Amino acid sequence: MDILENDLDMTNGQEATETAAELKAKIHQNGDVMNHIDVSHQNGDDSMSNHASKKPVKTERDSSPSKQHSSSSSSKHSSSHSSSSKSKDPHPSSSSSKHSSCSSSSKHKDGSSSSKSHHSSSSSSSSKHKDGSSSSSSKHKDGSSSSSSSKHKEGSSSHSSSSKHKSSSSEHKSSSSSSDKHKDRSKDGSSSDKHKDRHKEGSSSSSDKHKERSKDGHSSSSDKHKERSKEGHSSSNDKHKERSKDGHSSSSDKHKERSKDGEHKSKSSSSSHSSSDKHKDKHSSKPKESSSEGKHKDKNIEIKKEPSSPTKASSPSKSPKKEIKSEDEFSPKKPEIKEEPQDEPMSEDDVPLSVRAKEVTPTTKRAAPESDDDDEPLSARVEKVKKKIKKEEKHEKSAKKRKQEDSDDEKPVKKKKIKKESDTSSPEKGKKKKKKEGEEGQPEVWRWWEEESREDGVKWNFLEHKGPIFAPDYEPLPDHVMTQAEKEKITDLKKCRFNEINDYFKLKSEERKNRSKEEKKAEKLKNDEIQKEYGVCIFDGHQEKIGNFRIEPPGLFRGRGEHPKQGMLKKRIQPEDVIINCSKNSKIPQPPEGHKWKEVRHDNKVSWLACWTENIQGQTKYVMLNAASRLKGEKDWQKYETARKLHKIADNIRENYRNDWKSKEMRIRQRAVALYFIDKLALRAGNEKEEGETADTVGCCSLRVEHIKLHEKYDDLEYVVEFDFLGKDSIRYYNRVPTAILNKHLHDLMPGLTAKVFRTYNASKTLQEQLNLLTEADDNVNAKLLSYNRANRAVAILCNHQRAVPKNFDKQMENLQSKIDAKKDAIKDAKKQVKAAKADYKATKAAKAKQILDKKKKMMERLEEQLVKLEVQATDKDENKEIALGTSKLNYLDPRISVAWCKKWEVPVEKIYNKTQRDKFRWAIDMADEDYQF
DNA sequence: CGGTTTCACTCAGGGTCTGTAGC
DNA sequence: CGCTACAGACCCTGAGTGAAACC
Repeated sequence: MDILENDLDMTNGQEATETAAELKAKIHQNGDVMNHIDVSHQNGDDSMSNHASKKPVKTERDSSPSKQHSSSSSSKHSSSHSSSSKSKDPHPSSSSSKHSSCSSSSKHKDGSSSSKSHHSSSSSSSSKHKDGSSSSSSKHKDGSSSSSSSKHKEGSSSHSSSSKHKSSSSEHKSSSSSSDKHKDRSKDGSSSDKHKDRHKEGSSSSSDKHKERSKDGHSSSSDKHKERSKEGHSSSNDKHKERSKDGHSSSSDKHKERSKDGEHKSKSSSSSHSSSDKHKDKHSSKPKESSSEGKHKDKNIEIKKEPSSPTKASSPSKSPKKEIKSEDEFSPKKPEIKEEPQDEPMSEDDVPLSVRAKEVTPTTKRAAPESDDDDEPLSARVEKVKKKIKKEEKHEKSAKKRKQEDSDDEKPVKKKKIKKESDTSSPEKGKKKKKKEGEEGQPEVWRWWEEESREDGVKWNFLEHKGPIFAPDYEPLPDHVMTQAEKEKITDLKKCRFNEINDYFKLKSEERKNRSKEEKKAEKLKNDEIQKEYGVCIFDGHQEKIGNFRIEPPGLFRGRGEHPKQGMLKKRIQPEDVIINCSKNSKIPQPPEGHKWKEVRHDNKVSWLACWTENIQGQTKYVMLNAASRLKGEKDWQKYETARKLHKIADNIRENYRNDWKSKEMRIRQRAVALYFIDKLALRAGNEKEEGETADTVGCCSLRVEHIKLHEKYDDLEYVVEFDFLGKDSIRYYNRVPTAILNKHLHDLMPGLTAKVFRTYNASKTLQEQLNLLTEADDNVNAKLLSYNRANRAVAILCNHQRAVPKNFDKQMENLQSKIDAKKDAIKDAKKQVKAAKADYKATKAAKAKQILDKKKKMMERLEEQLVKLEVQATDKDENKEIALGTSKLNYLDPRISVAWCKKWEVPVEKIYNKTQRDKFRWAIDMADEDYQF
């Protein structure tokens, strides 16, 4: 239903306004450039990245580079760079656009352009022009998206969205965008194509070749792409397009897209560029930073901060503190890093897994015990069994392990590694173990990181759970809202008006909101019961939370971006569709009455508890454990260890890929460029996707020509490569390098190394560097936290984690500003009082007067402190307008860096991680001391 | 053996819920 | 003390990655 509602709205929403025309106009101005291609590479690569720096980050870096492009890319270009670096940004934005769609576009563009706002238009736009043709504008996607997007928000919709963007003012933008979207929609079908088209156009020709790009040779697919691409391009447009994509995805729009683009852009725009710039810049910058830099340096990159900085500037006011600084070079980074003693542990990995192996088997048995009482809730049973099991386990394990190890073969299982490492790092731990317990009254903490790992591939020895919960039954609409008779008359949904349904659900939502306290409490109790019963499982003798124990309810599939399957009905999942996975000797979950499971299996080589296949894309959905579980924690730990290992060979890899840019074999050159992008711009690998089945997004290895523009000159910068693609992130150029090959190459360089490790590595490294640069010993906790957030922000920009501008962002900022103004007035007033008191004291020299004077002074100081705090808050909020810190914090930043920082500077960990995060990173909180360096 | 498909996860960000500060 | 607005926590599920399985 909800969905329906949304959809409906969307439609309505569609109104898009803006027009392509506007966009075009803008574009023109810019004029594209792009073409240029060739060229020079000379420059450094880094440049690309840099720009980015949208915000704060300072980037720098640089490098040289050059060549590569050429090679790779098609030739064409050559150089480039990216200003893009940011490209990322841009893209994202695009995406974001979705929602808002409209606005977005403009925004996007801006954004995209990025960076610099100004330009924004320009160049890109120009490119886009093509689009013009493309008209794309229509953007298809967008359109759709827009709509969708609209939906969501809609209501206000459009505006709202726009508003968001708004700021930017982009009003036009917004409008435009929206309009575009709409249009697109219309097109719709094509929409996606549209995007593409646009691209193409722009670049088109050349692009075509590229196209081939793709994987293979390119060619083939390319066409498709091409088409899409063609059109568009105009840069700005493109961006839009991208967004558009998003757009289409209406939903997506909402989510991501919006966030990204739209908002950003919008904001930026509105806020001005600055903000936008920031984003962009940031992005860009980061990448660079990370990337190569070190070496590179070559380039120069002007990039650096670039324009973006301004943005920051804005913020600055308040905050003052530091901006994100970048150091340039990566590599250089320094020695500090090197230290990492810890790393070593990893090495151990190599060590014989054997050790690890052991444990495995034994467990199973334990399970048995549990089985006992079925009726009791799992949690209860767990308690009983746990203790017992634990004891047994330990003994058994250790014993077994030893034995096994010896025998084992050893594969170098990662896990093992991890553990070992850990051990290394903290040998003593063992002892403490139990003591601690959970912070908040939780049962006890299972200090799994102090235990030995299991055998290779074995995920658990005993697993018992109650199975998933199914979606509540469908509640038909009441007769007065849509009647059966009406249903029979329907021949074309497009001719229907769903206002009544929409109103009905709004009403229902309102009713729900207005429930009495008692009702809410009762419902909460009920949910707690369910959580207790179905939300946990017994995992090797310990109670672990399940991440998603509710089967996804039926509804209309939205997808993100311009998803071709948008609007399809996601069917209700029945027990007959669900496969249960648990221990043979556990209490097998019972299917709802009258039903049976599709299958019950006992595979301890996988971590899922249940799975089913969804009907939209035929994908398997899994029920898995919560992020705080051992299973997830071990994997997380391992991930960061792999990233730290990369640090040890990063310089080598960078040197190698730079050398490879000169290879006679195109394949090698392409691979080198792809790697460079992954390293410097933190692009995702970009695996192949089935066309027509999903939204048209790309990553490093699936970039198409249309996604890149080369500028000999771009806003005072020479040889700029402008990446403009949809995709979650953005950027990049070439596509010919199949991921598999790239990963194989990486694997040869370091076991466990894949394209995504670079993202983790550069993200964590950036955090470490930024924290080292920004943190000042004399700062108070609030100031230190601002520094932390800025460091985190630098990473988010690098990874292109954008979000839609919060709905009430402007209002909230206004409120904050009025508080600041009020505080300033109060200070003014206080100053007067101090002055008067001073005069009084001077005249009377009375003790009382002195007392009053001191009191007034104190009051003034307090007010000034409060003012600073408010200003810092405003700065932080503003800088974070379109940036999502959560994703990087949760997935890319080695928690030990943050924990060590907290310990070193005496900042409570609670200020950095909430309870859920502390649970997830308990292993890191326990093992990292203040000296830990990534 | 190489390309393709499938499986199993990790990553993501919007939406909703919840607690709480401020009025 | 009750109400409202806000911010943060948590939920949900789509999207992307990469290794293993399959052909």
